[in-house]
Amino acid sequence: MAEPATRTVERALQLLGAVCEAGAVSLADAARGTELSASTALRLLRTLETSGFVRKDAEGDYRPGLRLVQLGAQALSHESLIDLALPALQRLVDATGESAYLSVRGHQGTGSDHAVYLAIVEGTHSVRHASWVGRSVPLEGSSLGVVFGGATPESGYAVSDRGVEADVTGIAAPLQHPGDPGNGHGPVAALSVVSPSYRMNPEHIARIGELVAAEAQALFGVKTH
Amino acid sequence: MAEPATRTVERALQLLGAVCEAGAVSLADAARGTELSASTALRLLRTLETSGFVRKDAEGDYRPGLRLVQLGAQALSHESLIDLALPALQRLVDATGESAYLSVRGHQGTGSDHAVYLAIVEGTHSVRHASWVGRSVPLEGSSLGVVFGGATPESGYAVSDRGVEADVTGIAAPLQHPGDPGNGHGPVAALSVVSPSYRMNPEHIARIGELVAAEAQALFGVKTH
DNA sequence: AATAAGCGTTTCAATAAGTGAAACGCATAA
DNA sequence: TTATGCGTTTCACTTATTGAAACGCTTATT
Repeated sequence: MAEPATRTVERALQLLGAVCEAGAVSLADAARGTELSASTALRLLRTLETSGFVRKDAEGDYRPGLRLVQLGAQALSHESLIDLALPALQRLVDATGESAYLSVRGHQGTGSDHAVYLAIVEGTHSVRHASWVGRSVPLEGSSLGVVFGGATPESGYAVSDRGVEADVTGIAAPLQHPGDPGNGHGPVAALSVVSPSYRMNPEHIARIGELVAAEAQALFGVKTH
Repeated sequence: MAEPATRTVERALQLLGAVCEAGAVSLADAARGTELSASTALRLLRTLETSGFVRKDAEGDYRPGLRLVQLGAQALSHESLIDLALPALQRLVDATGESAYLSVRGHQGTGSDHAVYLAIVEGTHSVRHASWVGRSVPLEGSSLGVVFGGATPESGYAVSDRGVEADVTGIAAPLQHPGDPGNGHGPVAALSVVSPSYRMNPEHIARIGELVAAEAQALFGVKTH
């Protein structure tokens, strides 16, 4: 299985990514960020523009286009997993007051592994972990990393106390079909609760861990699609 | 200004759109839907796949990928317009009980003009107009069509009574910077309230119209970015 | 003022890269 | 058995992409 990829398209998608990450970017910056020559970047961005995937704002900078928003929103709504998971996230928040996340393992293309938040219910404490849908977070050293690595302890949940950031505790549980686990590449999604570490202690962690694991297991008595 | 567009990329984006609209689609269907040869479609879909824009599900069908969801969500969150508009939409719903929408003029690429819903607050009546974020609606004959056409009456709002669908009334007002209007290509966004026609009468329409126009004007005392 | 730096843009020859008809194996339908 | 349709691979043809260079232009720098 070689890499049958068309360079032109890859470059265009790379540009699209660059535009989205920056929010707004000039042609020159986009070209630099993707290591393309200015003329190539211009041509590709124009193609993306005529297709509505990017647009030029008043200052001439490139921004994410409507088509992208539309397709992304469509894709999200097709993902019934989110609908299924939201009530569970809400219950976790109700029970713990901490922010709860649904994430999937993201795009193992270039670079290290990441997870993407697909759904979020924010905690009720005024000091709480906050993030956003679509955010990409590194797996390394996080509880999600353990879960997506297929190394979830028998307890059913993984904990990362101050693993990624110095003051954050994450507790995650895998979402997978009961008979499915050894399918080669770990679970496809996970639930997690993330909170400021100072508020946690072993009992709290154990309690929340069991809640997360229970919700995760309950969720996959149901079919995804 | 000719059409400086790279065919390969255009085709790939077309394919991406086809996959998203279908939700899940086989290679052959995707190829037919875009009028590409099977081999070309396969090659491009693979490129989209390695970039995470589409993925293959268990049955081998192509589905929207995580990267797309991620970028779409990012794009949405960069659009501060949405954050600004949500409170206004909520107020409209509170005052009228009908569903309220923030939309932008979409992608004037191929075909007729459309608008895309960027944000929605659903009405409180049990019989109400319902739609979804990312939905693309035709402008023709709708109140949004009037507004985006730059033909908003002096009243500040446009009404379309049973224009698009036989039982739906839409009331829309343009979002634009005060001094900006004649910029050549009409407003970029609009607020609208949409409701079942049987519940409307001239007084209702006038009252809602004034509310929508007022919210729209209030919104653009503020800068977008 | 004069100069330099950086931007978006266009042009164009070189060739790298995408193309699609055809053929294959494998399913499932007739 | 035969036929249809799928996903896939191969390959010769050449089309379509590429990037250096050059151009106006605006904005810093001297």
